[in-house]
Amino acid sequence: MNEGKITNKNGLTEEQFLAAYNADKYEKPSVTADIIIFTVSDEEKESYRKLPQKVLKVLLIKRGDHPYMGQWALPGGFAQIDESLEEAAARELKEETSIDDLYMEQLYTWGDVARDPRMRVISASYLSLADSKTLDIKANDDADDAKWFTVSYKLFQEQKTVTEKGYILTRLFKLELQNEDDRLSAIIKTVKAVEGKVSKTEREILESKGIAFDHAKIIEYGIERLRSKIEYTDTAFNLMPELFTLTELQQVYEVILDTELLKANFRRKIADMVTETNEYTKDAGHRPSKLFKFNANWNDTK
Amino acid sequence: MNEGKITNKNGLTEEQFLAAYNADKYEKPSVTADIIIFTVSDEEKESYRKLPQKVLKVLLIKRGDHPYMGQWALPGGFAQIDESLEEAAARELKEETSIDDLYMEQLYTWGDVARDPRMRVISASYLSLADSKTLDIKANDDADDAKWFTVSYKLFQEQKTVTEKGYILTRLFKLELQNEDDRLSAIIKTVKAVEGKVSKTEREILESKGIAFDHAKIIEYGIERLRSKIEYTDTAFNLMPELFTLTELQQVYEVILDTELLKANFRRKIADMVTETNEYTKDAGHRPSKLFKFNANWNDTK
DNA sequence: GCAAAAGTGTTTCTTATACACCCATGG
DNA sequence: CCATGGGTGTATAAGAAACACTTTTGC
Repeated sequence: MNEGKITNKNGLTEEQFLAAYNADKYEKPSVTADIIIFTVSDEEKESYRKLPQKVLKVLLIKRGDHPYMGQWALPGGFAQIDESLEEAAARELKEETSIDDLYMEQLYTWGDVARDPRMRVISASYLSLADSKTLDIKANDDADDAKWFTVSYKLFQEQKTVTEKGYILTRLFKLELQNEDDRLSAIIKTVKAVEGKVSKTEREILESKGIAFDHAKIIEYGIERLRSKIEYTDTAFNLMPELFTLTELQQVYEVILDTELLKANFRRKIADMVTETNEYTKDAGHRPSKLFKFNANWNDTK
Repeated sequence: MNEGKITNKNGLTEEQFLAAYNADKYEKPSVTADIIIFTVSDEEKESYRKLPQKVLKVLLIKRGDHPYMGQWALPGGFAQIDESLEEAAARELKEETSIDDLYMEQLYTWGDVARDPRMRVISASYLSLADSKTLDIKANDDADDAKWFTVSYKLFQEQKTVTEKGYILTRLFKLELQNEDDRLSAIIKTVKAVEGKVSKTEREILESKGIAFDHAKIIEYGIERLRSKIEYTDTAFNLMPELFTLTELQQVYEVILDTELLKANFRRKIADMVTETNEYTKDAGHRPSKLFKFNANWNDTK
């Protein structure tokens, strides 16, 4: 019957094997896709002259049911059996922001056993970036309970212990998320243990006020990823509108990296990632500035 | 009864909610942890004078059952319900190499729908590195059907199409995996589509000879990760034994990056990542060279 | 002696960093 | 006129890249 076909030790061909396969031999975990979406938007102007300050914001959803009822969580949900993880993430994102075509990259997959009190849940997290102007247009007015929170993320303690074959570096970060009504916070500990050649970094939530599950850790990881990518890639432009001034671009870099940059040097650094247009800002209370757009071909020469 | 406790819209407290929770409302995917383990080892010497050539190797397992029976796959397996993804990966790795304490980092989670003909399988992949001397000692002699394959990975076609708002960059890579008995190969296409600010990269297997599932894609991704990390971190030392010569270290960089490096410049670049010892090689057929070890504190000054 | 590799020095070019200066606008 | 930001130049330091040369061993 099975002439000419490869059979396994039970004498089954691939078709026969697949037809008989029992996919439920083992207990399976649930899988979710969670999305961190960041944007940078303007605070109120202090005077007619000053430029508005930029702040980094993250979108969170208020939980309407147990567990962590009333607390805030990253948008996300269970991956359906017939959609890829990317599709699940994009679907959840669209449900919350009603935007289709956002930048999105896989961040990390969180696989600890006790992440969720309901059951074993593995969460694939995605990092997404949007510019605030596009978000304004497609305002998610249905806004079940989705809100943007201003992000503050600071290192406040660092400790290094030297061991025989390496060292242990412990850092404490304070994450604060804030909007008009709520103020959430968390303390995250990262431990980098170097022993010989092998180094391991672990993250732990020491305190989490108002942030559901282990999402404080995911947000922390997302900020770190954003910081490192902005330095050597063009991701920052996903946070910019079509047209922008170089100072606006610089402010975005500054708010993400949490440092001040020198104007002249910054402009040289990003020079070939942008193209100038013939348009200018107006009514700014000071000299108008030229508007630029992203130059997708900037790394051609490199 | 439920005084003082938060209840949801059905009047349930968290305890009651969790007790009643049905974790099997939706069909769940299976989750595996797969590991790419790389090592760099010596080829035969050509003459008593010449140094042995270094080659990059990856560990694969011959599949003993359907699907892809007889083909080669990355070591890995289903994540148990009571172990984290890291634990699952480490367990699988130990089963194959009998080494405990290897460098391991999460690589990427593959979530496409049709990755496995048996059922929906999501695979969290991990990248691991080992030095060949340690591997030699703890030889995995039980060797069910685990074998090391020499890796060759080359770009052989590149095509750029400029569009209105960006470009499409298509690249074809040839991956070849080889040992004494088998010669596997795959062609992988990566498409980077830049449109406005948003860029997307997709990977596709055009041809896969002898490599099971989508594992050719995972290996390709692992090589890319290894290449980029070796340039700006100290991961390379995970491929080195305790003591090594600077030329050996340079060979490891060269085989991974697939380029030749200038000796003097290379030595300046890695100078503060290594510490010299008082030991030397001998009987080399040429001038003996000083042995170095990894300096875990190299980034202190930065 | 000589092949092969070990090991170091010099020159040049490119980037990064810090700082100083002038320009244009709206109230 | 002046606060505020727009925009550019210059000088110095640090780093990357290319090349040249000397030293040491085993056979």
